[in-house]
Amino acid sequence: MRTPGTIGSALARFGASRSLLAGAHLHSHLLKSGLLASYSNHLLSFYSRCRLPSAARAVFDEIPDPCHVSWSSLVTAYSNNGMPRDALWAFRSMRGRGVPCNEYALPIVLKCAPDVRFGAQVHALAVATRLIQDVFVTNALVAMYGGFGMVDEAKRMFDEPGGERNAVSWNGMISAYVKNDRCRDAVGVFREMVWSGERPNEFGFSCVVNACTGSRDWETGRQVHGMVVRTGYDKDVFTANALVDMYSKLGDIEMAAVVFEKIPAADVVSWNALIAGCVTHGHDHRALELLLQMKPLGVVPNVFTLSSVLKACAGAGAFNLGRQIHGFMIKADADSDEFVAVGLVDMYAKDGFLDDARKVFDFMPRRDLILWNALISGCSHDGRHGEVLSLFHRMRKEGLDLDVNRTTLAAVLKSTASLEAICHTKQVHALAEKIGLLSDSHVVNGLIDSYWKCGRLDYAIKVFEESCSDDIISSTSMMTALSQCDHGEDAIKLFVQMLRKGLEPDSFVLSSLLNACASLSAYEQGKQVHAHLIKRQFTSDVFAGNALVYTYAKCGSIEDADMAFSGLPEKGVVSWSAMIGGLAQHGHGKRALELFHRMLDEGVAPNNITLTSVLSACNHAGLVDDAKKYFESMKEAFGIDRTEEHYACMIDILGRAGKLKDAMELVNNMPFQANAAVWGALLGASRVHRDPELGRMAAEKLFTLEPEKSGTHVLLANTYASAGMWDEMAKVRKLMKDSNVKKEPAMSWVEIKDKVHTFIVGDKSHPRTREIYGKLAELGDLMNKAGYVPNVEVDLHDVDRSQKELLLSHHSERLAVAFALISTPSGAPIRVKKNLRICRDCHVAFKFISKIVSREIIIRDINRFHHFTDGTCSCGDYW
DNA sequence: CTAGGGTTAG
Repeated sequence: MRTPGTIGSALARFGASRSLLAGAHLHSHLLKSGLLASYSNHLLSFYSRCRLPSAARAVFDEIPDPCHVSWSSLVTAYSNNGMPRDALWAFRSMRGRGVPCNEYALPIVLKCAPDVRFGAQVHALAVATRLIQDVFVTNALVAMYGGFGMVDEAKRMFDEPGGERNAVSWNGMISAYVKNDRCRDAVGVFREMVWSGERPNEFGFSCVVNACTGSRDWETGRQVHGMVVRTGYDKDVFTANALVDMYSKLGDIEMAAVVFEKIPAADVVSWNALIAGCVTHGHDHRALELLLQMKPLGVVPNVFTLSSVLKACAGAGAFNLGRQIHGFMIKADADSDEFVAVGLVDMYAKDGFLDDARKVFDFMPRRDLILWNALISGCSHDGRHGEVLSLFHRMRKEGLDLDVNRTTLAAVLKSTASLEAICHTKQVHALAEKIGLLSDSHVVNGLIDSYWKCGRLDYAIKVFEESCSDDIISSTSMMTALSQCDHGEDAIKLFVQMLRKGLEPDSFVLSSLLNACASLSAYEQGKQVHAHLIKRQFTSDVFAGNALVYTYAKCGSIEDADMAFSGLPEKGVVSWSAMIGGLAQHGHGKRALELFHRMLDEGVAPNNITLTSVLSACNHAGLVDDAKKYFESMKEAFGIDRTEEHYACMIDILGRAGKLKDAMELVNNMPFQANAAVWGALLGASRVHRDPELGRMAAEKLFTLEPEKSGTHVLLANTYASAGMWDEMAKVRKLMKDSNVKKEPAMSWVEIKDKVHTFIVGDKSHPRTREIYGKLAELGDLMNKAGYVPNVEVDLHDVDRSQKELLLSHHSERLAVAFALISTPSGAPIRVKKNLRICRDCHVAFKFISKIVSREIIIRDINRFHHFTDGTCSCGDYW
């Protein structure tokens, strides 16, 4: 015969080990032997522990007169099994039956408190019944207040004078601080606890490790780790997991793995923490290996594991594995988890399967901010800009309780920039202001980028200035905007300001600065930036390296560009395109094409920009047949669709070569509306090949397409002049006067040392004007002796021949070259830049001058470079 | 027989 004590402890044991069969067997035995009434409370507790609240309720209902222990056990059965509303109902029933409140029921009912109002009522009850003196009750109140974000109220309970404190009180307080993002305070409480002589247990350790992680206090974290090892709590799975999490977040994956290895029974959380660490620190393959190791050890991945692993799949390009995981999740009914959905959307988007990403998104019953962001970013990245805007508007309409954040706005701004949709950019701007994101550097960058691409550099500058951003990222965006909008000088000024503020330039700033130098053709400044790159050891940076190639080419030094190109540690399609484009601009068409074939030999796939450079090389070298070959075969050979730019270039090539009929045929058959570049090319061709009919048509189109441009009138007048149609020419000139169109003043500039010297025609403002004109007169004599005859046809001024000759000889580029001659050592190359096309007469003159002074003269005009050496030009008079 | 504190993902 069993004694009552043994039956009670047997039920407790079965409950603890959740031995349902053994307990149920004992239950029927008690029923048969009529002993049930004596053990109802034991049975209640047993079923509660076996997670069978309904069975517990059935036992309870058979109790004729439940005591406070029966009631408390019932409340516990509901509360511990995820039925807080029933627990509250049971608690209220207990009170309704007049059963006195007790120190067992209060903590558990506090755990079920639906809101802080209810919690405060229980608090008042505890005060009224003096149960507040019970340490269990105060500890529960600390947890309750902490859970509702009232951590200071929790601290008041913790500090209750005369109140008892035990380990749970300390741990609860630390936890309350951690939950409320007050990790530094949590670490403080832990220190106080150690100092007071209370020995931390696994609960305290795990909490404080989390506090260290949250406050990124790795120093204390490592110290706590030491204590954990000394006290043997590194075997506790919760504490060890917190440590793995800490080292994972810190990025010390090796240490995380060391802690992980020593866990006697690593659970799925341990694995998840380590895998997450691998993923966030770029060890995608290691994360995938860990996933494969879990299965043989019998640890089943859960949604946490999968959401991390999906990110690893996307990062490692293991898209097939990712799809398998998706299939597995559908079978396991785990595909409606929001975190997993984010991983799936992100993975499909990175794989370029936006439709699959969209399906996952649409399937979700609820969508949070991060999920919206994942799809919007994916679409934006994939160039589906229209879809981005419609998603954004749908999100704002549907997700009334959703706010947006910097990620949303940055992605949307990327799309408004690509679409040049200024009104959408303004809307985002207003929204950013409303939610206080105008000082966020992501948003500021997006706005700057979007505004300048929408043609409003002024707004971009305003955003930058009002953001008061001192950070290097926003400054880089601003510099890029300035240099792209032909405000290279301001970009350089901004860089100098950054240096003054003590900001250390990174490779991005320097690359942007190089582009500014390129747009200014500032060779000397470009070399200085190169020196910065060397000094800061960014020479192996791919972006900076490509920018160097591009800049040197744009600044007129194809030799430096070639050296920078050779020095690139790895050459991507951008590097090759930059070099090919550079050679093309300098008239080295054959070398450009050779380089293109070397690129193909090395297995680098060209893109549409490469092909533009290739066509441009053919153009500058007059290689019409080669151009035709590339133009016609690019789709089949390289899978590249012909863009508007390719067509414009091809039409230019045909036009220059005098194949005006072929050019017009291409214009009529191309899948685009002819743009200004196309008509400009045709107008130029009509002048060279004396086709005034075509010239008139092209010019008329240009007058409507870009009425602000003055060059059209000039070219048309020149076309009539070249065909000897003087009356028509006079009409155009009259039209120019009447319509108040001003010719853009021709300007040339030259960089001597650190200073840029600018000249206009007949300029007399330079301090060394006398010497400059003296030099020109001296050269004039030598040129005349060598056989130079001024080509006055190019001048359209209504003056006589000798005045025209005088005007020609004082063109801005001549003044710049003369100044360079008198202020640089003999033999040094001369680099001059001009804002318009170089004039035909100056082109002839510089051939003479280069021979007379034995110097290389490099003129960059609006189209290309002209290298004059020993009486010839690199363009072969074909430009 | 009944009560309080801890871990992982986008």
